[in-house]
Amino acid sequence: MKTVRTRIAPSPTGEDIHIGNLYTALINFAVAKKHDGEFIIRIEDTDRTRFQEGAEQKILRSVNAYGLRYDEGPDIGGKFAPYRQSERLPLYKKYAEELISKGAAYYCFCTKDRLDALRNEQQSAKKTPRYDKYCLQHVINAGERIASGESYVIRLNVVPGKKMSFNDVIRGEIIFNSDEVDDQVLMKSDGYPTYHLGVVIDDHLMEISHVIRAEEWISSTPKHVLLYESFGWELPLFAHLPILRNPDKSKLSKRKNAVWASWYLSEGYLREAVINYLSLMSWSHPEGKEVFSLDEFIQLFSLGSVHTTGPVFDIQKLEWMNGVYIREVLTEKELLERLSDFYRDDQDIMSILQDEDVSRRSRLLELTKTRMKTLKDFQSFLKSPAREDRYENEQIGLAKFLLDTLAVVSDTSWREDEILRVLKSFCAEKQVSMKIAYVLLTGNPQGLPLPQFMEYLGKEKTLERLRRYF
RNA sequence: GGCCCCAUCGUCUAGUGGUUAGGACAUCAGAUUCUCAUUCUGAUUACCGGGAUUCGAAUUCCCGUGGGGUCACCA
Repeated sequence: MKTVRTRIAPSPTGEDIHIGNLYTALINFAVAKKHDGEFIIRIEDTDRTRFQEGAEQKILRSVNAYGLRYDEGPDIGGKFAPYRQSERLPLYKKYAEELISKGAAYYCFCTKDRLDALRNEQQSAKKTPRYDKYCLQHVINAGERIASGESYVIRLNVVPGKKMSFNDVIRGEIIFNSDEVDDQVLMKSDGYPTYHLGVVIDDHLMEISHVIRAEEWISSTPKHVLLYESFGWELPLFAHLPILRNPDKSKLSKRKNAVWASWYLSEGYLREAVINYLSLMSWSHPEGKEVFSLDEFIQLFSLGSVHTTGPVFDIQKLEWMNGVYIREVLTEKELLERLSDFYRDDQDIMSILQDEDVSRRSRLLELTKTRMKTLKDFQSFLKSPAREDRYENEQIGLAKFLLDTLAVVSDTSWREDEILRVLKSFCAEKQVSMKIAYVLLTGNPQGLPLPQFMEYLGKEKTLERLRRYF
């Protein structure tokens, strides 16, 4: 049986890999790994105008950070290197010329002005803009014109009136008519291929068995099928995944959502939680489980069980899932590792995480982990409240009283049960609710359970917090 | 607009001719409790519409409607 080889083909035109592409990457990864196959990254950097310096590195870093290890790629090489399209230019030229010699493509010298005029004309006539094959019918001296330095492109020669179809693993047969396919530019005047040419040649050369990509590519698949046929190449399996949506159902976009994969990590989401959440987009566990590992997903997943409706990316549910991972899935050791990694540049937090009193640190983790949605929340429980310019007299009075009451507690009896007793008597005496004590000590009516937290802080630091009122 | 894809709670979904239409997130209420969380219990909320097939349709078919995608020398 043929080796299963899947790939993602991101373009370095943004800040990072888009979360929708990370989803596509996850599915490609899962399909490859399920069949002991290979998962590949190929960088499609053929658009020089939108090229972003450094984007490729960020994309690769993110894919790695999410644990989707690729077997071949631009940074690690592989048997079909190079994996960057800009380094494969002679290949595309050669194949484009092959198409021309077969009559499946032709040179086009039309200017942008003529193309624009043509398009405007067609649009005002309410027709779909399409190239009119002018150069196919009128150019007879292409060789001379090219030799004289004239700018040209190579276009796909679509024979009209042909009924065709391809089979989509997820959606079944998709039928189309060649009349609907434009004579797409294959080679641009700058010598770079367009996506359509590059993707077909590279997928074939790199022996990609499954082309798994987002739904937005369905309408250009006919062009690709035509190319495979012209070359006489065997078609890969096509699978078009649903597009992740904004809450308003439009295609997930950076205007309406956080779309860069690394953003979630930097906000304190765990890679497992994001991957787990993503795997629930358009797929469901046969037993209805919501929380499961990537390995389990790989085992259970199949392309045939992917849904066809575009799911809304719901960050609220992702948050919940991240909380589940923090409090239930990760071991204490793992949680500590993640926190240490997340706060590696924060001296204060790091010293807390590196507490030599292991049981003390352990208790803190226990207290915080049911209250964290993201790793970023951790610090919020530990911050000392800032001193405010104006405290109300009543507040100062209460703080003074609480300070005096607590000061009486001896160092040895500074334990949560004793502290709780003191706090309760404070509340009873001053006729205030416990929330007041929380505000006095943490600046927040919500937070870690006070007696435990005060024990953790120690008497001195606790009293210090109260002294800021004076 | 042409072409293509899609349609179960607000959201993610289970469901493949006969179910009180199930679960999860969110929301609300209650229990636990030193606040807040966690945990537990409960509640609210859905088959887009119309035809057809059938003894019987969320489920099959058709037509609407709605949403989405795509129509570049961008991917």
